[in-house]
Amino acid sequence: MLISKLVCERTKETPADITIRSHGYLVRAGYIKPVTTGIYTLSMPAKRIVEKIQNIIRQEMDAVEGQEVLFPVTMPAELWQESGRYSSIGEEMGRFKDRNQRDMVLGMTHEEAAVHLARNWISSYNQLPCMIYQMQTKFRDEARPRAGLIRVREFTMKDAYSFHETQADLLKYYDRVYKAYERIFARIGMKKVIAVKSDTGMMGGSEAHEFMLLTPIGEDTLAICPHCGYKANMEVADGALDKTDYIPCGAAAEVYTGNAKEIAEVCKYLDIPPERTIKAVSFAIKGDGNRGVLVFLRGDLEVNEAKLKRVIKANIVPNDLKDSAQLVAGNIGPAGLDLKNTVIVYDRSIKGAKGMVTGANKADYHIKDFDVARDIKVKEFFDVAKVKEGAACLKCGAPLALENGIEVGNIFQLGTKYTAAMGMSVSGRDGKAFTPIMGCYGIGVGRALASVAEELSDDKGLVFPVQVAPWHVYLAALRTDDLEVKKTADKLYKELTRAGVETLYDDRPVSPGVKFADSELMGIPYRVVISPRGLESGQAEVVNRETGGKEFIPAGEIVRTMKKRINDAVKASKKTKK
RNA sequence: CGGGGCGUAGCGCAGCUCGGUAGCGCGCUUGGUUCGGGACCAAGAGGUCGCGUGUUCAAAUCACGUCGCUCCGACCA
Repeated sequence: MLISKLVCERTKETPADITIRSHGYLVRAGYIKPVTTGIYTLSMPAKRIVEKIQNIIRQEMDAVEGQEVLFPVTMPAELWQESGRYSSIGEEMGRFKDRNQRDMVLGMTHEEAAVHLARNWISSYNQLPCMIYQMQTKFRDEARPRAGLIRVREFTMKDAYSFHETQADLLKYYDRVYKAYERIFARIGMKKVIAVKSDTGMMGGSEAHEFMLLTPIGEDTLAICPHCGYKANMEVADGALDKTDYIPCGAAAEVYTGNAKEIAEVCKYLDIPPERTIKAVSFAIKGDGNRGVLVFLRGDLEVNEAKLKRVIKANIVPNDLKDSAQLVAGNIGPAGLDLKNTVIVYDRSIKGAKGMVTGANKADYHIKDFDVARDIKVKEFFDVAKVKEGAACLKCGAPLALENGIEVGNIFQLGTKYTAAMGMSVSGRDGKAFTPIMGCYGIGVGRALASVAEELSDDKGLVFPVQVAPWHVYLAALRTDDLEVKKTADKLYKELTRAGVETLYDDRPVSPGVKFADSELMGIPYRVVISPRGLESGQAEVVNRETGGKEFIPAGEIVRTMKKRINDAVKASKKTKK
């Protein structure tokens, strides 16, 4: 490719609204161009990277007997009504009517389409297990897209669906995909990807893992045990509560606290640590403004909303408490409550607590010397609190670390949620019909691009490993007005291309600094420089983008040398240890 | 959905408080001199100041509305 013809403008200045480095580089290098909120055009270089990532994914999916298919982007509402998700998913799903006023949806995931395909064509256990996958554009009308390609509304995704006779068979296959995923991310060039246990969210199902690239800019928080290897998304992470020695206390008594409402204020007013308080956090059931949820937990802890949703089996939204006469914001306590429209959830952190301070359910007062076991009746305690950094690992007792990560892939054990709802049944060994068990497996391709860019870029720009780089070589001809240089570089460009070394040829009559800066910004693995100075000794300079290492190679050896380098690098990337 | 910020040339921005000829840098075009780390000189092209309504002799500037973008939060298979 000639850079002079490439539709891809590079800029010196970073757009004002960039928050992460790699996003700035992708924009500055002209790889991506925003069209509207959360929707981007990928220019040729980015498209080439995406294709290479897709090919790596394709090879690994094929290696676990995946069959590549192509589901439609648009589907009739009826298909989604079968699974129940037409109504359970909200505004995130794109919907429209066709010319006959029929309700249609834009696919944001394809469990329904997968079952639609499989339920007619899989009729015997002999055909199981099997997996179908596709790579396709998804549209999800995210409430708040951000960080360039990290969270977008339209994106390319590899999604895969497997069907099994038994749970044991699913587990076996799930483990194979788990390992395939490890190979995929390693082959793409991401080093710090780990798998963590995750929430099953709207997908339903039993167990799930997310593959996370560890980076401070990650949107997810992960609890990681450095000792035994326990790794979980904050949404599901468990940890031991730090031990608290409760001192026997006298009868509960009201205490004046005035304007102190938040835990920090109450603690300051009474001069006690937050561990000695019980706080209330309120929510409303989503879609039902009249029903509330009230959580009581120890004052130093935060509510983990994902855990809470699982306990109450409903979606929640923050609530401003207006409706209830009994509840005084800032002074809510568990004693003496008789709430008709509110579910009360007691966190395990207050089980057995005594000598606590909590709200008195009247303005300006709290209660001290509160004893949970003595003063209220609690049927059951639940774990709905976020794990704190340093909490003891449940498996080994070592302190848990918290880290951030970008979710680059996920795998779910779906069970029969979709196959049952959509009436898929298959003849079993005993001649009786059964409902197959599903697994599903996703990778966001654009997000993978952004992630590898984020992990590997440096202060000069992007750095792409050979196996995913848009081109292998950036051929920079310095002094294109020098006939010898022009002739040599033109010839070299043709030869490199013919030899299968993907070359971006900078044929522009611009100064060397511009070419060097562009080659670095674009992250091309090797820069080959042809210049009058080099040609005096018949040599070309080769610069490694990642290491910055320079070497001089005879012009006649360039094609052979580069071809070997590229082949070796690609070969090495396929050998992934893990 | 709640809270903040911003819409002026392809990109980055100034101008708005206090209404009166629309500017700067980068990029682009032409010519010349340079040229191994984002060169210089000269001459150019390029803008419905997001959109609408209002106030006014006069609106990029003031008022109201609206659309869009963005950040924080909510949400997020």
